[in-house]
Amino acid sequence: MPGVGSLLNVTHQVLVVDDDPTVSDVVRRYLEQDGCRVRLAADGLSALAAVDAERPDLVVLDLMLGGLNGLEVCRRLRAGQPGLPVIMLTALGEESDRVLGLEVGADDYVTKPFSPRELALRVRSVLRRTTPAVEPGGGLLRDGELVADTGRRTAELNGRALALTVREFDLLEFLMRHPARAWSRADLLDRVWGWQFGDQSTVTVHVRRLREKIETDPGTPARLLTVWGVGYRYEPAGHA
Amino acid sequence: MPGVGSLLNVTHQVLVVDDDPTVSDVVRRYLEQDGCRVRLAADGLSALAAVDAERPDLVVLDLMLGGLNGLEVCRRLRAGQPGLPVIMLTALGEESDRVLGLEVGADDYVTKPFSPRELALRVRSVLRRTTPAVEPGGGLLRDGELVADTGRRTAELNGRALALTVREFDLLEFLMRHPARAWSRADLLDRVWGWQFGDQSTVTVHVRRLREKIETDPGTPARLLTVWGVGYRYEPAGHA
DNA sequence: TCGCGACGTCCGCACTTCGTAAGATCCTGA
DNA sequence: TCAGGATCTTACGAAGTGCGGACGTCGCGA
Repeated sequence: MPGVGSLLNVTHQVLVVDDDPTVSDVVRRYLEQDGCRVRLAADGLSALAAVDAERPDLVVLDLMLGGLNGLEVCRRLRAGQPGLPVIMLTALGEESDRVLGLEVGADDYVTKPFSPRELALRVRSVLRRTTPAVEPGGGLLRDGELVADTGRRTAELNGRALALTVREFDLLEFLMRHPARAWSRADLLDRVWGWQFGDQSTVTVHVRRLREKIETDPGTPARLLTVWGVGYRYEPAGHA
Repeated sequence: MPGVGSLLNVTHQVLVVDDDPTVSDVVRRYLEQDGCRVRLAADGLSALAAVDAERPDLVVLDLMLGGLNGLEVCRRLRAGQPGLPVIMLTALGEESDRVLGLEVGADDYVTKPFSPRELALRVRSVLRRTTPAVEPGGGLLRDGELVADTGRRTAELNGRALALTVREFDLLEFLMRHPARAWSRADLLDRVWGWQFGDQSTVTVHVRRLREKIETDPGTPARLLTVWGVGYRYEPAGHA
């Protein structure tokens, strides 16, 4: 049981489309354990809406859907966002389904009944393949004397390397990518941890730990500020 | 299964011939993720023209084509450029098609429905088979006192030859080609071993064995670093 | 046939990291 | 000023993670 931590520097968002709550629930748990943020949709129309609103990195799509047919959904997805990877859940051994699925442009398929573990592996595999290895900006996030290298997963302050843990780095990366904006603990729990629910004090503690490392005086933070009653906000300290 | 690393710096060009845009689109994405440049053609005539104009390294050819028959296209390709590898997409289970395909000289065939992942793997393997190991830079990877010769597949440290096994060399080559970036074990398993899934401890062990040979003190590695909770990263130690 | 090296897997140990709980402290509005 | 809630701080146990050692298998050459 690998149970690997977040494998990529950014938490991916996956949309799971299935009208059976039992299935989608299990799938969600597995994917979340893998460090993905997960959204659910029960039918084709809400799936299309969710894709539009949430901009997921990947869609897991059940072929057998009430209302709009899974194939039709897939086709429209492709039309709307050509690059969006789709993994299709097909009924047991329906050869014709596979043909159709792949012709409509699914990236991979998993036949029911499937082990959620296998699905999770496929998702990771497709994501790994889809996510470009090199980022446009070279993966460097810079704020004055604080520099985070997302490719290397290292950070340094005043030229000295910081020993950040996985979570700390993920949190810092997210905040530096979305500066000057207040985020609630629930937001951070969702976007950084990939949890839709959970103990928010987790965020509090990690912010504390991160401050300990990136702030000169953790008591009076200069970058990672508290927004009272709301959450936190990253304020670049960098001079022009 | 030798490393994929060798494919990565030389960009191969692949021509995909299929009259279904949804199929060719997915295929293109996969191949591009693998570092290939991809051209598309929708029918036999434009395929022949494209081969002439673009000089691809490989052709993926759908047997069922509007206009000119796939077999005929293949035959003409062979006539025009005997060395050009062709992977043929054949319809489901049509035994006769396979026979014909191979008789016309296809290097490999994939039956529909295929997963794009599978096709990409075949393309890799065919390219690896057919592309001679000559590289522009002489195939020398240099990092200070550590030099790897990808052509003759040897490495030396401080002028002394290293006895690297196949896997060890593949791993080293991949890492030296993609330095200063954190790779998860799953990434390495995928890109060096060519496995989608599998026991990640395999990577751990090989990293250890490689360290034993390239690091002065394997206990505190200077080049092949552990990124805690993520994986590994190759950090060039080389002075100017 | 035997011996050997390469390779993948497994086990146990040491260490790190994480989430949660609990108490202290701070802020806000009445 | 006071009460109530939000935030901070610390500590701890559980789970995760990496590493070294060792073992079994496979393929190859002697």
